[in-house]
Amino acid sequence: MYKNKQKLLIAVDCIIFGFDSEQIKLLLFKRKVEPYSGNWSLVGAFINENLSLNEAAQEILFEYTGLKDIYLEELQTYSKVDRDPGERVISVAFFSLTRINEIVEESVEKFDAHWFNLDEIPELILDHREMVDNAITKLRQKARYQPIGFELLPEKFTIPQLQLLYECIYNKKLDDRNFRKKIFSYDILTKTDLKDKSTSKKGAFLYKFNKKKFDSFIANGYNFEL
Amino acid sequence: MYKNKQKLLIAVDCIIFGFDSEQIKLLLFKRKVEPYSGNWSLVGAFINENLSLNEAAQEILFEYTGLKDIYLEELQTYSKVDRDPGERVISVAFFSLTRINEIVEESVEKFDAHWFNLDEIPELILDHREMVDNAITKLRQKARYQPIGFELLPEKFTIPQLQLLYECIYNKKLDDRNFRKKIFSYDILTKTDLKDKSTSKKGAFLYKFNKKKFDSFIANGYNFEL
DNA sequence: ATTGTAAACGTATATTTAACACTTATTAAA
DNA sequence: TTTAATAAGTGTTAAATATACGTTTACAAT
Repeated sequence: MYKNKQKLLIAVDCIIFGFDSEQIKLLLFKRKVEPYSGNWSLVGAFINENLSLNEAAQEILFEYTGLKDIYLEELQTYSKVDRDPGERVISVAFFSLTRINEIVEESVEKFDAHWFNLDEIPELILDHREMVDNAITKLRQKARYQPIGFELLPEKFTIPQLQLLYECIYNKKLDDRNFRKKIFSYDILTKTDLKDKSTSKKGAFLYKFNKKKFDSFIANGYNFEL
Repeated sequence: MYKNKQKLLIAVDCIIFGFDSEQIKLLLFKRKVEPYSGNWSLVGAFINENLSLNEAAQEILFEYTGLKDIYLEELQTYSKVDRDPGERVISVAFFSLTRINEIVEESVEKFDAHWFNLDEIPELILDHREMVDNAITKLRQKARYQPIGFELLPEKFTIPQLQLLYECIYNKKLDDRNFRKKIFSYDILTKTDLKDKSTSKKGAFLYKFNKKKFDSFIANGYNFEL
């Protein structure tokens, strides 16, 4: 059909964020193939004829973390002509939010992966550092108007946990009284009668996030600033 | 280098917005090549080895509008396997904001182009309608926290013009007194002593947008809601 | 001089955000 | 079994911001 048109190599790279109840983390992998074998890198793969970019990204994530149906969002394309010294490759970066505790350990270990704090990211191959920086910026921006925080927390979580997560995202302390007021005003949480006593004697009630209310919240045109 | 990897066709498509002092408009082109010759479409082109996607998009825009250094932003990729019945093509959509009056008429006429109101968009080829819808959504969202409005206005503009533009973007009436208060509070406009008398006997003062103040406004972490 | 019209301006009220201090439930140690 | 320690949980007030609304002003056309 489009005969004399040039074809190019196209790849996807995945930025994988997690939250371990203390810090936001980035999952990086020690590369095992040339070029750059032994260096830290995002995970990625070339695209073939059979998959959309999204499907390809989901597949990569499954391969490396054992997780399916991960929150995944396109970040942007990276297409500088000489970004890969080997050969020209256009890469589409995706960023994903995961619950660290759900990640299948064997998958991660098999690939020599490691969770890094955002302020301790090692040197990365190619333009992967730029991708990561852009993803962090986007994560912070996005958090202001979409409640993506939930993708990073376990199914049941406490208010102090949720607050801590947002403190990590915004990188500043929040007032706990105002935080509670605000989050409850959105009316998207369901209280359980369970308590998490891992961090205090009193224990903190566990909440679940109410999918139905949440969806209508989204549908209306939310503004999630905290 | 990456020998046995498959290569694919990759294209860019451009969504071109403008504002004619009354409505936000979308520039569409009557396609002159097969497949779909004679149908309305976005402008686009296949990517070759020599240009980044951004450069390619700028080149396309120059070819079709005569404009250089247009405001241009990546929207997202479209990569469904069967999105183009001819052959598999991955397309990256960009959206651009232009000042209609600066567009070189001959360029536009040569290509059988037409500015459409957003509520009168004709049937488009492939998934171009989806691209356009996504672009409109993004435009509206973006306007809430970045003063992109300026890209759509001539260098000198009046407050009522600016207000009208935002009324078009948000698709609702704004209070003129509050609008003025808000926009002046950002302190990013410079008043000229010229008046535009095209819409009233009294005439409205023309303003320019103050690049320096604007940049620091952006740098700090603005919130441009109007 | 009068009239019509869009531009420009100000104020009062409601809502939202920001700042701040005490009480409660529980466990572990005395 | 009392006491001490600690994070969880709650309410109030002041400041800032957003909303709603009426009047005056400059100019051209009559």
